[in-house]
Amino acid sequence: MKAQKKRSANKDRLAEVYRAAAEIILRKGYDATSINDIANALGMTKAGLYHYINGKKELLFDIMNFGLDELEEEVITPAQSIPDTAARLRFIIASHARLVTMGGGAITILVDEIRALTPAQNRKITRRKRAHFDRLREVLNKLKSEGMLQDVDTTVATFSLLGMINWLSRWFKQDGALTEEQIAEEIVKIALDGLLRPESRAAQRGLRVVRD
Amino acid sequence: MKAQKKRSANKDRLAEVYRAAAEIILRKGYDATSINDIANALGMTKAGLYHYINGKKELLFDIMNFGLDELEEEVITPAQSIPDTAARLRFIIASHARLVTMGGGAITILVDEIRALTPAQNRKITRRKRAHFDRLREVLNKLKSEGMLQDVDTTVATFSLLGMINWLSRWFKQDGALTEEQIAEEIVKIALDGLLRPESRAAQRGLRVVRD
DNA sequence: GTATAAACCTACCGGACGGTCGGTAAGACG
DNA sequence: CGTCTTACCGACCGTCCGGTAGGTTTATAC
Repeated sequence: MKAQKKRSANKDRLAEVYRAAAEIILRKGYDATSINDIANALGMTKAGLYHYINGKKELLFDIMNFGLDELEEEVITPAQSIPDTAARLRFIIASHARLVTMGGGAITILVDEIRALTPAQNRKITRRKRAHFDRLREVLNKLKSEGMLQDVDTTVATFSLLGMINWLSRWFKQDGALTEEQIAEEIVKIALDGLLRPESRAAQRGLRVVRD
Repeated sequence: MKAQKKRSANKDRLAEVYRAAAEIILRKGYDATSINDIANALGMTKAGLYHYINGKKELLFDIMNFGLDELEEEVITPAQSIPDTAARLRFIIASHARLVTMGGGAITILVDEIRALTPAQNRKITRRKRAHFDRLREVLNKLKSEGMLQDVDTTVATFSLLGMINWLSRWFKQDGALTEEQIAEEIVKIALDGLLRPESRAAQRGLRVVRD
C-alpha cells in the first residue's frame, strides 16, 4: 500500500503546483508569469517543475479545466435538483458568485486568458464555456415561457449576468467591508429585481435617452 | 502655413499609430503584441515606429488615457446636463455601453491591461477610473436619497453595472443579431428593471438560497 | 545491500523581444 | 545651392524566456 501513498503524495504535489500557478497567474497574468516564477514559489528550479508539467500552455489548459470542473460540481450539478425555475436561477447566480470570490482563481483565469491557448485547447475550453452559457440561457427561456421574466432578450441577459459575476474577480477583496455571502446576495437582488423601485418606473415610462 | 500642415500630418500619423496599436492589442493582448507586430501593421520597421513612441508601456499608457478622454467626453460631460437623476443614470449606462461596442477598443484595453503599466502609470489610470466609478455611485446614492432605488448596496450595484457594460467587449460582435443601439437599450432595461417581473416576485419572498 | 524509480538540480540552447545606434532619402527653407 | 528637419531603415545588443539533456539525491522494494 506504499504505492498508494506515493501516488497520492504525487497527486497532492501536483495539486500544489496547480494552486501556486493559479495564484501567480491570477496576480500577474499568464504572459507576465514565467515558469521560473512558479517554480520559485514552490521552492523549486524550472527544470524541477518540468517534472510535473508538460509545458506552459498545457499547465494553463489544465488549470482552466480544473476551474470548469469546479463550476460544474458546485453550480451546475446541484442546480439540476432544484425544481422551481426562479429558485434555480437564484441558486446559480449566488453559487457562481461565491465560486468567483472564494475560489482559488482557476475560474478567473478561465475568464481572462483564453487567448494564450493553442487553437485546439481554445476550442475545447470555449465549448465547455458555451455549454454553461447555454444552460443558463435555457433557465431564462424557461422563466420567460412561464411568464415570470421581464421583456428582455435572454441572450443579452445571460451575458449581462455572467458579466456581473465574472467582474467580481476584478474588484472583490477578501478583507473588504462585505463578505462573500453578502455580495452573492446583493448580486442576486440586483440581477432579479433591478435597481429602480417598481413604483418609480412609471414616471420614466415613455422617456427615451438619445444623443443630440 | 506649411508648418501647420506638417504638424497636423504628424498628428494624423500618430493617431494612426495609436489606432493600429489599439486594434492589435485588443485582439492579441498587450504582452502577446510585439512592437514589430504594430510596426508591420503600419508598414514600418520597429526602429521607424520608435520615431513616434517612447516605449511600449508608454504607448499603452497613452492609449488608455485616450480611452478615458473618450469616456469623459461622450459619457460624463454630457450626463452632467441631465437634471433628472433616473434619466441621467439611463444615459450613462446607454452611452457607456455604446462606447464599448462602437469604440475602437481603447476603452476595452483600459479595462484589461492595467497590470502591464509601471506603478506610476498604474496609479494615474487607476485614479481616473476611480473618479468615474465614484461619479456613477454618486448617481445611485442620489437616487437612493430620492427614494427611487431598491434596497441594494450602491457599491456592489456600481461594480455590477460596470461589469455588465465592460463585459460587452468580450462577446459583442459587430455583425451579430443585435445592433449597438438595441444592446444598449437591453442593458438599460436589465439593469434598471431586473430580470423578474415585479408581480412574480411575491411568490419568491422569504425564500433564501443556501448551500446544504 | 543493491536495484529502481521518482524527485529533483546544474548548465545550457535557440529564439524572440524591447530598445538603440548610426545612418539615409526627401522635402522645406533661405 | 546648401542646410536643416522629418521620417524613416538595417544591423545590432543584452536580456529573458520556454524548454531540454544529463546528472544527482532520496526514498522505497526486494
